[in-house]
Amino acid sequence: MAGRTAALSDQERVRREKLEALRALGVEPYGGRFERTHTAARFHEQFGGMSAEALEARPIAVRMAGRMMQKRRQGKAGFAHLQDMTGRFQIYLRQDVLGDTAYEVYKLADIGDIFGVEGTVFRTKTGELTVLVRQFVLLAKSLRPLPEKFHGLKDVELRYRKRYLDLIMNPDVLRTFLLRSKIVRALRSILDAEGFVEVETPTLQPIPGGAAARPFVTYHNALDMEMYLRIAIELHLKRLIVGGIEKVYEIGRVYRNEGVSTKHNPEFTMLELYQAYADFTDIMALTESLIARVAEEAVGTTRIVYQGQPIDLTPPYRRAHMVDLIREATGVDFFRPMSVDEARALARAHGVEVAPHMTVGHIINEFFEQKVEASLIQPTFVYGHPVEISPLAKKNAADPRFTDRFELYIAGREHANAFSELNDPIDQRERFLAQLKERELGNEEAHRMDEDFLEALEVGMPPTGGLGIGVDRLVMLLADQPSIRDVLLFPHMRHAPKEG
RNA sequence: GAGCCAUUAGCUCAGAGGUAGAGCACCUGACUUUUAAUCAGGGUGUCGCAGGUUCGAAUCCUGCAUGGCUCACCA
Repeated sequence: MAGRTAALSDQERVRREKLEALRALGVEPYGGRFERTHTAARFHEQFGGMSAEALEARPIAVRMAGRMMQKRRQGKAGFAHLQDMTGRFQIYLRQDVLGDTAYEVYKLADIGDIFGVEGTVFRTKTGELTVLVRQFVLLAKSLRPLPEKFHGLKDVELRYRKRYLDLIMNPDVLRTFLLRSKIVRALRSILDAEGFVEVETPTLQPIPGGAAARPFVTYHNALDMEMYLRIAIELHLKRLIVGGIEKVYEIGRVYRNEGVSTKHNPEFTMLELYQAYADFTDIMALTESLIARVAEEAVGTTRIVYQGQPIDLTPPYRRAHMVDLIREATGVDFFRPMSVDEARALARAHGVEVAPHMTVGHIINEFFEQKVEASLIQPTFVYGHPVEISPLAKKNAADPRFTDRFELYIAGREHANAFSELNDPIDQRERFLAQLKERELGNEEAHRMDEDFLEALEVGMPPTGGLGIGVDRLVMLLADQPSIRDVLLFPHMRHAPKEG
């Protein structure tokens, strides 16, 4: 890190000199616990309605703490603003009230230092609620200058790499992460209230499964085996359904070894839940209710605006078959039985790109992704995914080319994926075998054979509805953030910065 | 992985072949109700890195690094 090897900047040198000056005054620059009576928010709530006269007539003592963000000294007195997690408050310091030593500490104070104060509440001439400080305690000396007070920290790279500076300087950023916390809390409390059991399952797995994605590979020394970071939670939760935990969920990190973008981070947070004796229509109802209730709880409304676009999250959501949507958009009717060659010809004619391993079902999905997906702004349940791209979903009873599966699209992005879980172990084995063929044809993301999971299914899994929700995307939507990096405290960056 | 753009003081940014700039921050001094405090003075720098062109490069060229955006893959 810079400070250690590189020469100190001028400002860093000055701050270290002040550190010594403080010690010479007998002041310890790194203090201990400091009991507070008020946060900034509570301070403004409680005293905001009181007049200068009322405050003067009956002085109220407070103890508060925070990081110094502004300092305005004028000779033998001065002001400063301290910032805590809830906001800022002003303090007023006078040499004749504080005494010479404490006032000297104020004179040596830098933007970024953390102080505890004790004093009484008053209003200044300009009306600002302020603490007249009687006791001024240095709790932590800051040895590096903070970003500029007016423009703040704008450099996107620095904001992500040094998120603590971003949080100090940009109140909106803190708000976004507090909202994220609220959203996750709301998801938990709603599911808990619905009788779902929260569990934790392995993230290190011998066979990665439950999704189509390339895994991260790692190595277990003692067991002398390769292991994978999980790409989904699915297969373990279904084992728990087999085990009799009839309503089960997990909110956890999954890892996919793929590109980084404004919409993708190599590790992201999924909510997966499974409900025995339900099917995908039950899950649809649960999904829209869950999203609406989370929106109500986190942002207070289901009528939100995302990146300038009004979006109404009030249930019920539109339901549309994938094939109908493709027909609306392109005129192509995939309900009509057709050969792979026919489907490929249609793809060529409509400029839809296809890969060598693709069969009719894959091509239908490509049509959907390339021609329909981006236009689904209002919440839409797209159901009836082709069986080839849904190796873990039950086939539709009336038309086995498709599955009882849906994805929820909002703002042109997939927000949820759900289906009636395939509980026929014979069919599941055939699906895995078909996936293995795809793998041989070059689809690296095809599902692997998982004998242990098949064994669980053979014991018998009740009919089950399952759901996965991308929590980061839900936060992006509700927090109106355009990039996944703005809802991850420490998003992945290409490389660590060089030494020095 | 590809294309486009960016990288100059602690931070936010100007400068487009000829002595390295501004605001904030910082340093010195003044100031006991200020609030982007004010006033007087002070520039603190490996112009991302490495080569090249040139009498001379922050500026032009090449490569590299990092980041952003778009695309590809995915959720």
